[in-house]
Amino acid sequence: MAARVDFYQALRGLIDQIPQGWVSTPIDLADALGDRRAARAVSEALQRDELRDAAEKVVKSPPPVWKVFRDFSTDRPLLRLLEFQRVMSDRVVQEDRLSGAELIAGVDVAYAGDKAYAACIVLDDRFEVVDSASATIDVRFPYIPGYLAFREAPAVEAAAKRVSGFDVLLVNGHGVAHPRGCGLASHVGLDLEVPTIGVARRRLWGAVGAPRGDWTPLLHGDRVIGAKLSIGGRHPIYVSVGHNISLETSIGIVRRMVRRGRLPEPLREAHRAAEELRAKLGARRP
DNA sequence: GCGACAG
DNA sequence: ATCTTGTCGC
Repeated sequence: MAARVDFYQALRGLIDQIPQGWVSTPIDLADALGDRRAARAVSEALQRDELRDAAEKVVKSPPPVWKVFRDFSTDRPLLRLLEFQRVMSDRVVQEDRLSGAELIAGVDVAYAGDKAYAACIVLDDRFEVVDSASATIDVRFPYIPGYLAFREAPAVEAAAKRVSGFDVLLVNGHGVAHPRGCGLASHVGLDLEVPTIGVARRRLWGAVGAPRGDWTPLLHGDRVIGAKLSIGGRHPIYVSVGHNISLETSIGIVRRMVRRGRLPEPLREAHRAAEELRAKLGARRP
């Protein structure tokens, strides 16, 4: 069930189809990949050394007289990933299936070129670090809104698998508050079969509703898909169910774990550890 | 033309 | 996310 796409290789395969004397555009290439929203990622990918030569066949706004190639032969990989997320979302459990809430883990990733450095930190109910682990992974997929999991989940999962255990895993990103109901947090929860909570600093999906006491619902129609929380006067954060937990419990755990900053401690610790890892192992530029 | 789009 | 100096404010 591993859905994996080498974005740059797929892009190379499309550009190589452009006939001599013709060009294409980032938007047309993104459409051929399966999702127009990847247009920006396509443009950025053309700056890479491996696609430097192919870049000349791609033009943002071709003069009207130029021949623009659109008849690509493609299996639309991004559309496949999108459909994969829809299938996965049906398996997400938004009810409490926790063994406890004492050990709260947080995982985050730092990047240096195509290298992803992930760190997972486990804190106990006294905020003491009881375990930690890390992983370094090669990444061949750019950031595309809605497809973060296909870039970040491998690193996140590798690090999370290396700690001895936890009751709940906090993930930097959304859970079900996602266009297909399966953001990074849900994706990871399903893959590892562990309770996860999505915590993000910015909104991706859903409308901010009317405040309900100390929290504000994130709505998709009538459905509450997440919560916007402003804890202790801090800038708001967005919390949503990842997997095997309820939104109420998720909100309670996040509130309890927020101490010194905007994000809950496990995520702050993981963020710091990931950057430290990159500085130690990476320290080089792309 | 303007707005929207996790990390 | 990453690239980056100094600067404004609690």
